Amino acid sequence: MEDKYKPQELEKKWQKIWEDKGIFKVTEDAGKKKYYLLEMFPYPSGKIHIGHVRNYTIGDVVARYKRMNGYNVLHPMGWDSFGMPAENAAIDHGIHPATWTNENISYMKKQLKEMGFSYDWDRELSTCEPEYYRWEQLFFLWMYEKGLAYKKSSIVNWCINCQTVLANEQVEAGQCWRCSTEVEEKYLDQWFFRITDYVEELLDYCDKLPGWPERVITMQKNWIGKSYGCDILFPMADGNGTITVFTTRQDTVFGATFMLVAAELPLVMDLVKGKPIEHEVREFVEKVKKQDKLMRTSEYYEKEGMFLDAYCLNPLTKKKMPIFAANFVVAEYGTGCVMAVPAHDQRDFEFAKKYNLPLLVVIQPHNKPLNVSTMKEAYVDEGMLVNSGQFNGMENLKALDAIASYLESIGRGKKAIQYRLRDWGISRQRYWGAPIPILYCDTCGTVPVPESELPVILPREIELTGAGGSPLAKYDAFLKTSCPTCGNTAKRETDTMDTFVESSWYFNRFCSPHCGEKPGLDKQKVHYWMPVDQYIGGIEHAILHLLYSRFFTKMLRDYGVLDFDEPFTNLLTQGMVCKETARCKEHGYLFPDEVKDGKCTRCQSEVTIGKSEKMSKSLKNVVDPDYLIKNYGADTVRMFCLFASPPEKDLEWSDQGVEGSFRFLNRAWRIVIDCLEDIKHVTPFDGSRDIDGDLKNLRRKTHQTMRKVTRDIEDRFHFNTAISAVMELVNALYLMERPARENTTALSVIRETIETIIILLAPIVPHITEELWTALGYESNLADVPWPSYDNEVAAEEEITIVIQVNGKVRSRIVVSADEEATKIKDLALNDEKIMNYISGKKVLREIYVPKKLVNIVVQ
RNA sequence: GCGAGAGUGGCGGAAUUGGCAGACGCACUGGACUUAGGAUCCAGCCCGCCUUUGCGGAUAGGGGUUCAAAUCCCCUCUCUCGCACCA
Repeated sequence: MEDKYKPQELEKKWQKIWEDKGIFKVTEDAGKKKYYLLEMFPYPSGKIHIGHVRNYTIGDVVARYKRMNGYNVLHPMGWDSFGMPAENAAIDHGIHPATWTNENISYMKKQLKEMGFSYDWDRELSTCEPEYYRWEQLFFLWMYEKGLAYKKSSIVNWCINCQTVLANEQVEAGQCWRCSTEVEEKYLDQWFFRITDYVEELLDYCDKLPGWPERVITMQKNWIGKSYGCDILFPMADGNGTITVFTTRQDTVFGATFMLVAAELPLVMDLVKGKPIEHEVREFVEKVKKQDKLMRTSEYYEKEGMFLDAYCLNPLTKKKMPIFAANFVVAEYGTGCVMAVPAHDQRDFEFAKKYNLPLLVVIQPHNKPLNVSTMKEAYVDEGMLVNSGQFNGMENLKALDAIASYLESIGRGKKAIQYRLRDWGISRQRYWGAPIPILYCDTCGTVPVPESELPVILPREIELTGAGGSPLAKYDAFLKTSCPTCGNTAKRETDTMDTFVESSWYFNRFCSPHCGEKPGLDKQKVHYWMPVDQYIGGIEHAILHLLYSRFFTKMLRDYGVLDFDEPFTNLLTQGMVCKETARCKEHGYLFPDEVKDGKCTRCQSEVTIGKSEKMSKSLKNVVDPDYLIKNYGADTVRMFCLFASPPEKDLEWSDQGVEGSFRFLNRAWRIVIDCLEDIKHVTPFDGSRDIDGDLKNLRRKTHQTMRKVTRDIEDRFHFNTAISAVMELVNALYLMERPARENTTALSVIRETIETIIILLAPIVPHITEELWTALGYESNLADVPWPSYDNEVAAEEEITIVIQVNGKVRSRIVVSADEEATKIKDLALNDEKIMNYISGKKVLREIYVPKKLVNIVVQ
């Protein structure tokens, strides 16, 4: 047994033992309770970053904790390996995406192994492999057959110079990130998944996920955005057709004085066709399309519009309403047309003022009557209807239903429900993604690839330039094929699928990762393991990934593949890892190792330390896990990640904090080594003999620590307070006087404390604890040692401190026996020397006693 | 902008249900040990006043509810995440 703690040596040793013994491999075991713990799998971007380390450490602690509690734990890891960065690396450095990706995977796998995570590596999967995506292509075919996958025209960011589609993150200030050309919008025919078919169930089940954080549920509900309202038909003034709008404010329909149409809607150009203003309107539309969508719908953005030389009629007032194209109307929501009620909607108000359009008040507030000529802003609150025909005098909220019914009765509208959620666009005009299994035949049209021909394999031999549209479209060996129906020549679909598709079902695949039978998921195995008992990942995935996964689960359930409704029973969303930034005048942001003694190592100029921000490559405020493992060992890194803050909050990185964690492990190591000779031959105290004084106190503290750590992990994953509690116990042990060698009772109490410290720390720092465990003479894997159960009686305090307040201010404290009666405590409080000074000569109005906590005496 | 969160000493954080604000750690200060200390052990450590006992203030800022508020309510400010082609 080494006297000095040498993490690098012992961590390697234990990692090898775990791997050789295969102790983290699992199979279905009907006799054991299962626990499926899953962390969001990473995109193999090159190296593991601290955010991953934090995420996977949290998961590993829970996995190991559950295992020690007797569960059959599934804890897999894999790679979300399709995606844009691989394609960018290929364009920038000439490396094939597959090569780049696989090299990253092998490096990151090595890093994860060095962290000592308890993964069953036999279940590793990589989504860019045909064995994985072939099943996704099968699901696509099923969905196509049922109309859940369909094609429609939609807008993409288009760089005219690169002749390629740009992701939102490739657009910087309205320009292409590669060539700085102004980005345009372009319509393309694209594939969609009909997630809106499941919108009601997705919404309903939000309330059936008690294990999810409330804020994630709220965000999902808001994203779905169900609103109750009314579709209203506005006939064109010239009698040619109608414009339909969706509104939740049909109570204001009498106040609608003009009509707004989203500028990019085809209706706009239809209305002005052949009119003198056609050219001008076209220019306006092109301009709006170039405006940033987020910006132009914001409250403060200049509202712009253009009269289309057309009118429709208000269905209730019969008044003529001029029709405008506008930049602030969202084309994708509702019908893309909005009835403008300038008196009661701020955006419409601003628009009306700018273009001199009439206002009509239809809701009067109860306190102050509105006057159109003096209104400075729209009145958006409640009130009584006026200027609204037979509805005058009604409260506006009560009129909602009445007006909807009336519109329905005269055939001018009907009650409607609108969702904000749109169908999921999955087409990507990129190479590094799963091919969509569709063919286009001149005679037969759109033809699905027959199941027997799956997978449609992504070809390797391809040149990537970043320009000229989809690389697959230029590669004839892939593109040209024959139609399975008629045998004529056909072209393959060259769009690939959004990478969110892979991550929407990978958790099922982990249950039977090598299953080669249709549909790639072994029903019995999936039934045993799914749903995921605890899912852990970054808060940044609160909406899209989680919503898509929920949708995919329900969809696969309806095809009979799955037998549950929701994939993730419990969800933990962890916060970001942040660190202060450093920059110098000459070189901009600096990596931590480019700063020495407050100076830039390259130019010796003064370094400015900025505020703490999310770690990112661009800000260079990153720390290298390799460096940390090499210098401190994985256990220290794990410990710091857990100790620095609770998982759901952002973590502030601190190099000194890492030192502190390292020091604690050394301290724990030393106390065990120091006691080792003495306690080697005693058994842990079992309570069969009487103890008192310091020994009794130590044992109480030991059991209190078991209770605290168990609750902190079990109830709320607060590892930081769990670690604090163990630190306190270690401190208490240091302060104990070392008993004589023959005092076996005392030594056995100390042994109980030391074993407790080791076991409680085992899920957190698995290597050092395994080493110490064997030093105590044990042989079995610490990973399978049962979690300790505490004795509440031993943990119970004998005496408690009662705080005495006068008028809410603490004035004294008394120590009483834990079971002292309330009346006696109140009596002691009133007769306390210090308290009497405060209350003498005053009238005692009330006495409040909070059991076992405090007495508050209210005096006048 | 919209939606969702967060804000506590010099720093990270604790206070689980409205009940002693500051556990634990870092940094700092002092002491012990030592050839040495950037090791270790022990102690001090929110701010102000009184050299003690003590008194007052303090949980982003302002207001409110309550015997009692870091915690609940309202307003303001700052920061973080998401906003549909980053994953």
